[in-house]
Amino acid sequence: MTPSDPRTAATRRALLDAATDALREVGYAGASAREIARRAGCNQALVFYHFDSVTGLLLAALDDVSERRLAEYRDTLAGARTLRELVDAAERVLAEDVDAGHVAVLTELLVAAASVPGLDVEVEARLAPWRALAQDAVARAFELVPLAGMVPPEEAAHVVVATLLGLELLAGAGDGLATTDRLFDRARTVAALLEPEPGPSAGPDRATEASRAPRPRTARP
Amino acid sequence: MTPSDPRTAATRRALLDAATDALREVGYAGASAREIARRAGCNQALVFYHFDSVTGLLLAALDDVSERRLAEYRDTLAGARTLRELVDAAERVLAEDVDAGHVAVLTELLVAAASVPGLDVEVEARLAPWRALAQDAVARAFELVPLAGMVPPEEAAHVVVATLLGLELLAGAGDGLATTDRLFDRARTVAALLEPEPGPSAGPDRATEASRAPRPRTARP
DNA sequence: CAGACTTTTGAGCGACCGCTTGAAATCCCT
DNA sequence: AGGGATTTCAAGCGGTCGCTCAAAAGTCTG
Repeated sequence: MTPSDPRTAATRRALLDAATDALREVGYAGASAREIARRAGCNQALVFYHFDSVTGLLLAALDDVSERRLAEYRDTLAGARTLRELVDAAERVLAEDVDAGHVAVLTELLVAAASVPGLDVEVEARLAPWRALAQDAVARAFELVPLAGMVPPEEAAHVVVATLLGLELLAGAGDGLATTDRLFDRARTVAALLEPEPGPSAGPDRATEASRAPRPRTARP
Repeated sequence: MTPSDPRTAATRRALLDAATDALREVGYAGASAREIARRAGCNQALVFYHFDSVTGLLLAALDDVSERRLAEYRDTLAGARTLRELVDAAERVLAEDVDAGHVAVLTELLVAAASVPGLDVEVEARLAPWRALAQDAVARAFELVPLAGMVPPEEAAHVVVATLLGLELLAGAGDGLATTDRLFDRARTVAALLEPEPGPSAGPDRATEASRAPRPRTARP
């Protein structure tokens, strides 16, 4: 065979897809070279021939997923001209990735990076563009909010929360306990967007409160 | 030796502590019987003699941690009479557990439960009392908030966010992507507590806005 | 001290791991 | 068709895994 043989590329692709599926379905610990090769329908030695190591294959799968999705995310977010468009577009693209298992690959590697020596720096480097994208999405949301006076506050919160969820997913794994302050800051931001221009001393106004931000009714005897 | 020999109990305790440490320091994948026994300073066969299996030891370690802490959490939360007390007590106890690595044990098992067949139901059963405790804490916070008119809104948010963080930690691992709606609901709750009685149509009041909930200034050309 | 009982130990079994190797299979080029 | 480069494969190496087992070592009862 030759490097330009389409069957060679097909093998690499089969291994990448099998690695993605394995990572999603049986986790990092279960994604062994033999298991991935079995799913790809080829010999396990090909993992090492094409990707040097199992870790190399898994990181290549992460690269593959990233490259296929980053551009679409960027276009989708940049193209939004209203908050409604941003909400819809972000949720649509995110839903695609959840269905395709891309997010599972990411989280699986994030979890593994926390305990596999040396893997953390590799994963960190590959997360940088995602972090930048998420920051851009937040900035874009903040840019659109003042222009969207006709959008209900719930919509504004929805997009911000959805963005924060992605940001949290990408940034938070492994050090959840250190994020109290960060989460607090974000909660205030969400609140600011829910109530963009509240009264200064804010006297009671129970007539409208219930329909806007109902207080939970958790019973406690 | 005999069952009442204090040295037998010491062995069990050493194994439990070693399992906790290993789970925290080298993760689930690294917490093998040989590794735990090495840390405990005994033979690896004792893991199986005393706990039947490695998984059994790890779950026993979780039980051990839970039983040692649940009572203290319950007393601490139930004893709080003001929001300030609830904030301080919750943070103090949580900080203890973080230092002791109890939270790491929990999250490590939660992560493992997502990919180790059969482990999920075992972990789930052991999480039930923690979930109930977290729900109680939320209910207690909501109960105290209306009584705490003199407490700054930041304090109210702080306790709620800290509680939500714990709730998220206990409930969220493994299905992060399914929590958009839940997170949204909670963000609205936090917002409601930050701004308990906002103005209805809320005309602009830029004099006070900046000092209360500053809008992020993320640059975007 | 002898025997019953529990705890601890070291050796070992089969299975799977990441990875290597040498040879076979396949394709391109002349 | 034949030579050379590349891709694929079966087999195997050293290692760790969970777990078992027979025997040693300890403690208690007679």
